Amino acid sequence: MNSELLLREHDLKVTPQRLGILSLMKIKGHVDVEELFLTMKKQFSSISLATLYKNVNAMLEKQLITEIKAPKLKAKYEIVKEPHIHLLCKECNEFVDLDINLETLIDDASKKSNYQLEESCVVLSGLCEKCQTN
Amino acid sequence: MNSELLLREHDLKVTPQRLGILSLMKIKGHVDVEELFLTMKKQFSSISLATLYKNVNAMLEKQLITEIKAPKLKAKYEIVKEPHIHLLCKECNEFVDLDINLETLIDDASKKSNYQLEESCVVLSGLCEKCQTN
DNA sequence: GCTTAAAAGATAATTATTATCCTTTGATAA
DNA sequence: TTATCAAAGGATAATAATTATCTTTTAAGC
Repeated sequence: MNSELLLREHDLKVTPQRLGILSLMKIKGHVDVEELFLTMKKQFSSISLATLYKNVNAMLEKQLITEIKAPKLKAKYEIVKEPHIHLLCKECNEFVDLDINLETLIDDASKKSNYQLEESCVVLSGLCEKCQTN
Repeated sequence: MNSELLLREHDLKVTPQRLGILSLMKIKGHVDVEELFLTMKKQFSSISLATLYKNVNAMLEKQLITEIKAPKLKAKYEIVKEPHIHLLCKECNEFVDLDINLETLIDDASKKSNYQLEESCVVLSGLCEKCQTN
């Protein structure tokens, strides 16, 4: 979806910096704040780290993006989509999405626990195909 | 299992501080470093934060404990056990284990991705039973 | 074009974590 | 059981990550 619309729908003002952040997330999938900062600097030479933190937090609050945390990994951010699995390679740190449907698992967990579940953070880690042979 | 044995089996020296850490994890399930520090201080009044960080890191390396990270939550640590689900209540911050077997999910993910998976960090969050009615 | 609240930028402050250095202690073997 | 020594503990400095504060700039509605 159009980033401008995405922002408006989440009650966030449209600014060039925010458009840049979303555009980067669309291209790279997951980004951490440092990546954001380094990449954004090329386009907005005077951008401040504070701006990035503030925007990430605002977007989190409005549930436009979601945060993924996992052992040995900086917090990463991605645009909200269906619950899915994140795969992390411990060797090369490749970090990718795997679109296995988690509905069944979540429903199951919800029934067994009586929790009303809204959000998932599922990270499986190990070795990617390449790193297994090396 | 006996904490002393647990430490030895993981090539870690047995110290009173380490026994204290494990004992706390056995009682509380998950702990973060701050909790560790505050609780341990009662027993070891001169314990240093550095000791806790160093021990947590040593135990992580030896795979005696595992780290759970999730949005809006400090890193928590627990003694290694079978892959399972963590439930987090966004309202009261209750954080509990749910023993749903994740083998099938992990096998599935492994097949689809060709990753050799070793570790899981699965956190589902929402509202616990109590907080739904309030 | 104005107006205004919100966002951006600069930077200080805070918090979390790691590094360093010296002292103490657990494990081993004489 | 005690002597040895590498490893662990404790104190604290250093670093990294994040948040807070304040001033300037800008997006959005009239």
